[in-house]
This record gives sequence, structure tokens and C-alpha cells, in this order.
Amino acid sequence: MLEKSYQPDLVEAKHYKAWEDSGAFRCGVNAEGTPYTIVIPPPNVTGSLHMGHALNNTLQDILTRYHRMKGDDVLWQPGCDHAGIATQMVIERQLEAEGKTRHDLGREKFIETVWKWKEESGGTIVGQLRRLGASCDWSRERFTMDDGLSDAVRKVFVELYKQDLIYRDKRLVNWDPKLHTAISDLEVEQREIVGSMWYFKYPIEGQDGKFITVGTTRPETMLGDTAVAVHPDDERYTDLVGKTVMLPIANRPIPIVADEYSDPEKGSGAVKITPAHDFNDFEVGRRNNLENINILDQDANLNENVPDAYQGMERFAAREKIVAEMETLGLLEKIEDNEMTVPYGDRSGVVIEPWLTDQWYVDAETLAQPAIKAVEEGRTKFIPKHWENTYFEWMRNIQPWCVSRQIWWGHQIPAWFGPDGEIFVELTEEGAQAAAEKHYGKPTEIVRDEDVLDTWFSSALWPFSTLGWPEQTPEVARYYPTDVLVTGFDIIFFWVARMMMMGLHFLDEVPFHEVYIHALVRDENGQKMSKSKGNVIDPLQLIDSFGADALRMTLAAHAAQGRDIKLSENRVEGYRNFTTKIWNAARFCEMNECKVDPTFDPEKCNETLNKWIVGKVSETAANVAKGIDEYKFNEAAGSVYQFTWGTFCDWYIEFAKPIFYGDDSAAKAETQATAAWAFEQLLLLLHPFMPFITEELWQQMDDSKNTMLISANWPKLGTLKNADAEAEMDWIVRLITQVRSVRAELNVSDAAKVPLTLKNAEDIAISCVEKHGELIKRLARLEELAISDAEVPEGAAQSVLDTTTLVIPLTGVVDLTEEKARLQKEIEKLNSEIERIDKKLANENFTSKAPAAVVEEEKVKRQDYENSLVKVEEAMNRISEL
RNA sequence: GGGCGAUUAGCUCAGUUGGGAGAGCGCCACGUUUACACCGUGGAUGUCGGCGGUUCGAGCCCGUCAUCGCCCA
Repeated sequence: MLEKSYQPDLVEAKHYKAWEDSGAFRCGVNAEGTPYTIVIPPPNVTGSLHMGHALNNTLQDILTRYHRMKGDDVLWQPGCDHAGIATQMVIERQLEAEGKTRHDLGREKFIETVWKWKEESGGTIVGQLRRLGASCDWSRERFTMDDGLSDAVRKVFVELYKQDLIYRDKRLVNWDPKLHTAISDLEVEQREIVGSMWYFKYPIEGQDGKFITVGTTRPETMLGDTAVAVHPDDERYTDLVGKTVMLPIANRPIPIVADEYSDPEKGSGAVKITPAHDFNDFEVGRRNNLENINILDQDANLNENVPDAYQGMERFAAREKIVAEMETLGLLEKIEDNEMTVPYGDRSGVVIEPWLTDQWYVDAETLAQPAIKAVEEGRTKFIPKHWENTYFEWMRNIQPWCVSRQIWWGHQIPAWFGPDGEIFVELTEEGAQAAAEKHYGKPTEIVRDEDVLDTWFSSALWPFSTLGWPEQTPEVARYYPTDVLVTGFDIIFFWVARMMMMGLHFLDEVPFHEVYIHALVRDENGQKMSKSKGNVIDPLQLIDSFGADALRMTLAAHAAQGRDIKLSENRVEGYRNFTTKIWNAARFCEMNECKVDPTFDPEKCNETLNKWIVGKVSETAANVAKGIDEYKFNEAAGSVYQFTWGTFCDWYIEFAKPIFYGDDSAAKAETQATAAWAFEQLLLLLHPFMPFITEELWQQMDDSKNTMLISANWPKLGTLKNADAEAEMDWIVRLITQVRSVRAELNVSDAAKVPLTLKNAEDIAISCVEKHGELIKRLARLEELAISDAEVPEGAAQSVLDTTTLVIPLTGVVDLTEEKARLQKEIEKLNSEIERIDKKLANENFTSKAPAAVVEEEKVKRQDYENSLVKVEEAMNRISEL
């Protein structure tokens, strides 16, 4: 016997373990099936489950379970990435607590510490995904720092280098002065602020008392200025081009050059050029052969290239000092407020410096070409399609990808330097040494590059490195390319684009055929959830309160394409209520001995009720499958929710009761079997969305089953629709609803049974009363149900269903005035409908131009309304005569 | 500045060959029935953001404006 209510916490862990132990998650269990592959977007090893993960993995799990049940050979490949900077920061913070830095430990010891941390507390998210119910193939779990994946990274680096697609270059990078590493453009957050524009006067050499005014937002960089630029067409300055100015404070002469970068409309029209500390100025410097003077050290403090008084100063302190000194010199013209954007490191939160360093770059532009083409040709499709624009926009304007990072945790770059700086890039140290020996003609000492690769470099290989590449494994052959990538739009650039490039370059095939981009989960006010705002909803806490199924169903039901999900706790509560509803429906079936009959054939039902529900089941099954196939998870979830609650519980169970409590044993047996069958189909259809409760009920309700629901077959029903049964049941539902409505309006308590007479009964009314009288009587709370065209007795309530008049004699109960008002309202409603249609039909443009079928349809509708109107008016007249 | 998206009931949102405005929550009223009060039954609630256009007909297509959000420069 089922417990009184469903308690998720008692069963979730049990089923998860049983699934995993049974091997149900593993690829290859449906070895004969079509391969179906999803690679998980690898969460950071430092991460813990947030709402975005919950949504992302719920959707993947729905796809995974659905395809597994359909008999596909499903591989959902799990794992984590090593999150270079984030992980290193975790460990460094721990060291800091002990008053140490990573340099105190040394590289080797530090890496050891990271691994130890990883073993002990890394990957907590993996356990959290299990709580969500994620049915990944954990036996194949991978980590981007694993040996195999590291082999893949090395191979890719070496090959790209030898193909000239990776090169070393001295360029400006985004330097993080706190973390002491380069970061990519994507890791820089542009924040809008109102800053200042300072106007400095630079004295022109040889023209005493003459100045040129330059505007700057970063006064401290003036110490690194190597030119002043004006626009070549700017007549104000034409005669100054070629002259020099004496850079104040530094007291260095620098040239005035003409360059189109200078915007005559902006500021004074003259701009100071600091090639070593600004991306635009760097380009100007290249064009004009200017010197690059680096004035900052790795902490962004001023270095030895500035006057003594400034050396070692922090950059913002230096700014103040410069401004003050310029003012003292009488060279500060004015200060204006200035709207601008300032770059911040998304990890460190400090202002990023453009800084001149040697780094490794991937020639992304070349690699992007096939990746663009693949999407243009539809070999990879984005869903929703409009995200392709974002992808193209990024790919067509792609910049060289700086892949080196000055940190220790990550894949150390397989490059060695000879004593003269010659570079040897090889898979192994031995290989590099051999290359060096060949190059120098004798054994020569070489030193390995200290730097590691950007984490996304290894993530870009994820769809094939996890399958064993560069080995030619059976898994690569079978599961690559993957079927679909499920992810959020925020990593289209970071990840999707780079997987496309690497997959196409190294395996010559797209990494996935479809990319489903899902929404962002926001809080109930539409705000992005963030720790600093304190509006984070913890999915684990929701699972604790309402069960994993409720959370999953909530997320799925709200996953409409192209729209963010605003989540609030009471929405999850609503779906918890749904789990309770399912549970209680199961209890009803159990109490009434609805047992699965293996010989049951849904096509051979005799009872209208059963023919009807069987049709509804097949319809629902089709809708759910269609929804999942089209990534319309909300439609799939909504359809099974509506069927479960609105059809099975609200109507079918209620209709079954009189049969169960009646004495037609054949009907009873058939209905028990049908109920059991229908409920079982329900569990199958719900399983991808709500795996735990469905598995629990599947097992509890029939202990003779020897398969778990997770491994059961998805229903193959075809259409079991029966038009006659549907018409009858539909009419009965409408009749009952209408009687209930009349009763409620007249304040007839549910306890009071009333008689009902049908006057001018239509054919369907007659046959329904004949066949389903008991059903109707029970659900409409009737003591009698008759068909009669006799005079309507005084004081009877009347209501019209199509053309059948429902007559409920209620002497003394019916208030004539209220009753008249009620009928009058109906008349008005019908009249307005008729009027609307008449207007249409009177319009010759409509009758001549609209399709004949539409016109005919309108005519039929009008006739129906007219027929009903006649009956309601008759009812009205009868009352008025009283 | 460029691009994308949104605007429908009090709230959150569905709504595609263009042809009678929907759901969930909330609200109001009433509660018979041993599946369920985490429930049942009934009810109220809309200038479908504004304006213009196409069309016999527009929540839906086109233009434009407004407001909000996101991405990029």
C-alpha cells in the first residue's frame, strides 16, 4: 500500500543509486540502437550547482532519458574543466590564510596541492548533478587535466604550431595586475562609468608660449607618451605636424604626427599617443614607427622608465600626482566629466591594463572560416535560429586568440626555448631536445615555457578529447559528431565557437549537429541572480524542500524558446503539488485494484470511457514526443501536465468511480485494466521530466516488473483516437460543467441532489443519457435524469447546451429575478456573437474573397448560435409568463 | 553607435499556414464525495504597449514611435 503522501527525500537517493549500479546510465546498453550523444558543458571543478546548471542539466537529462527509452544508444558524456584561474585562486586564498604565496611552495608543490584539493573537495558539483537526477554515464567521467585530455591538448598545440596557426607575438594584452596573467578579451568586463577628461597643454618646441592641448582619461600614462596625433585633415593643426613638443615632467621631446585615429570632433582634436598602454595607440604607433615605452610593472606600478619621483608608485596615486604637478606647472587647462567604459577583470575585479608582453596566439581568423561555413550550410543548426547571428557576428570579426596564461594550474605549453631564444614546439621534452640538437648541431640546454594554456583551449577539444582522441577509439568513431549541444547563450563565444573551430580542423566534421540555446534563469523580478545582489535561489535547497522532480518540472515547463525564466519558489511549490497529485492518482488506482494486464489491448476497449482515455493517452504521447523532438520543453511538459491533472485526474478517475462501485463486472474489469494501462503510460511519458516519483510508482505499483522504468520502452501507440467516444465524452463533460455552473449560480449546495430533465434533446443527448446516465447523475449530483418535452414546471432553472434545454425544477429555490438576469446574460452573449458574424457575412468583400470553407464555417457557427438563442429565448418566455 | 529580444488577465507567461483571446499562480464564493485541503466545484478579470499600413479579416504580417532587458563597439 502506498504511503499517504510522496516523500522525495526518502526515495531519490535510493533510485539514483539503483540506476547507477545497474549500469543504466552507460552508453552501449542499447548497443543495437542509433547512437545519440550529448557532451555536458563541463562545469568548473570549483563550481557548485546554481540555477543555470539546474536548467541546463535538466534539459539534457530529459533528452537523454527520452532517447534512451526510445532505444537509442545514448551517451551523455560528463566531466569538469580545470578552471585554471578560478582554481588557482582557490588554492592561493588557502595559502594566503597561512600567510604564504604560491611562490613559497614552488611550482611542483603547488600543483600537487591543487590536485590534492581536487581529490578532496573538487567536483562537488558532480554529486549535486546526481541529486538533480542527471543520468550521465559517470563511468566515462573526464577532467580536462586528465592524461588523455592533456595528450589531446599537446597534440593540438603542436600541430597548430607546425601549421603556422599558433605563433608567438609581442602585442598588447589585457593584463590583470592582481592575478599577474594575460586574459582574453572575453574575460574582460567593460563597465560604464562617468570619469574625467583632463586637458593638458604640451609646450611646442621652438615656439615659446605656444602649446598644443591634448585630452586624456588616463593622465598617468603621459609618462609613456611617444607622440601627439592630430587628424591629417584638421586645418587647425596642419602647420604643427612634424614639429615636436616637450613632454612635461618627463622632459622628453616627442613628435606631432598626422594620423586618422585622431578625431577632430572629440576633445581638442589632438590626442596623446602611448603605444605601450593603449590598444588604439599601439596601432597608431605601428603606423608611425613610434617608440613603445613601457612604464608599468606587472603590478601596474610605475617602473624605472619614469622620473625618479614616480618610480614604484601605484598607478592611481601616480595619476593624482601627475594632475597636481601639471596644475602647478600651469599646464592643466581644464577637467570635464566624461562617460566612458573601463575594463575590469571578471575574476579579479581590478582594472585591466593593456600591457606589452610576449604571448602565444591562435590564428582564429583562419580556423573560423570552415566554422562559419558549417553553420551557413546548416551542418550545425542553432535553435532558436537567431542565435546564429550572434555566432556569425563574433566569428566574422574574430581577433587573434591569446592562449597563454601566466599561471601554474593548467596545461603547460609544450614549447622550449634555446639559449638564443629559438623556439622548439614538440609533444615531449625529448622531442624538443632532439629538435634543438638538430638545430644547433650539438646537445643544447633548452628551457620550457613556464606558461600554461587558457582553460578554454582544452574545453574547445571536449567533444572529442573526452571520447579518447587523439587515439582512434571506437567511441570517437561511434559517438562523434555529437547530436546536440545544450547550453546558454553566454558561452557561444567562449566555447561553442571554439569547439566548432577545433572539431572541424582536427576531425573534419562539426562537433554537433544542433546547438540548443536555452534561457537564463533569473529571479522573480527578472534580475540576473548574483551573489552580490543576494537574490540567488539555491537549487539544492529547492530540492530539499520540494523534491528534484518538482524543480525539474518547473524548469522544463518554463523553458519556452527565446525567453528567460523568472523563477520563484511558489512556482516550484506548484509543481510539488503536482507530484502529490500524481501520487494520489496512483493511490486511487491501487485502492481500486487497477492492475496492469499484460494481455490488455488498448484498441479493443468496449467502454466509451476507456476508448476515450486511450485516445487521449495516444494524443498526449504524440504531443510530448513532438515537444521534446523540437526542443519545446514547455509544450511537452505542459501537455503531460494537462493530461495528468486536467484529464486523467479531473475526469477519468471521476468517471471510473461509478463503474468501480457498480455491479457491471465486465465493465469494471476493463476499466481497471485501462486505468492501470493509462497510468502506466503516464509514468512513461513523465519519466524524462520527473524520474524519481515515476520510478518509485512504477516499482511500487507492480512488483512483478523486473525492469526499472529508466530502462523501459517509450510508448509506441499510433493513434488510438475514437471520434465517437470523444464526441460523447466531450458532450458529457460539457453537460456536467453546465449543470454545476447553474447550481453554483443558484446557490444549490452540492449536498442537495436535484432532478434534471432534458427538453428538445438532441441525438447525442439521448444516446449519452441512455448509455452514461449513471455517470452524469453522479458527477452532476442529480437524483434523476430524464428526457422529456413536457411543459417546464413553474420555478425551474433552465439552461441551454447547444440546442438541448436543461431543465432543473427547483420550486422555491429559484429566484425569478436572478434567473431572468442569468438568461438575459446568455441571450446577450449569443446575440453579440450572431451580430458579429452577421456583420462579416454582410460584407461582400468577405463572402467573395475569403475561402469558401471559411465562409461556410461562419454560416454554420451562426446557425448554431441562432438555434441556441431560440431555446434560451423560449426559456425566458416561459419565466416571463409566470 | 550597431545588433538581438521583450511588451497579452493583479503576477509569471503560452499563443504559426492570419479566421471565435488561453494556462498556472493569486483573488472571490461554496465545499457533497474514503485518491488528493499540497484538494474539489464554480466565478470575476484583457484598449493583446501607442500610432499607421497590408488584408474581406491582424495578438500574429509590414512600417514607425515608446518603454524595458541583453550582447557588441
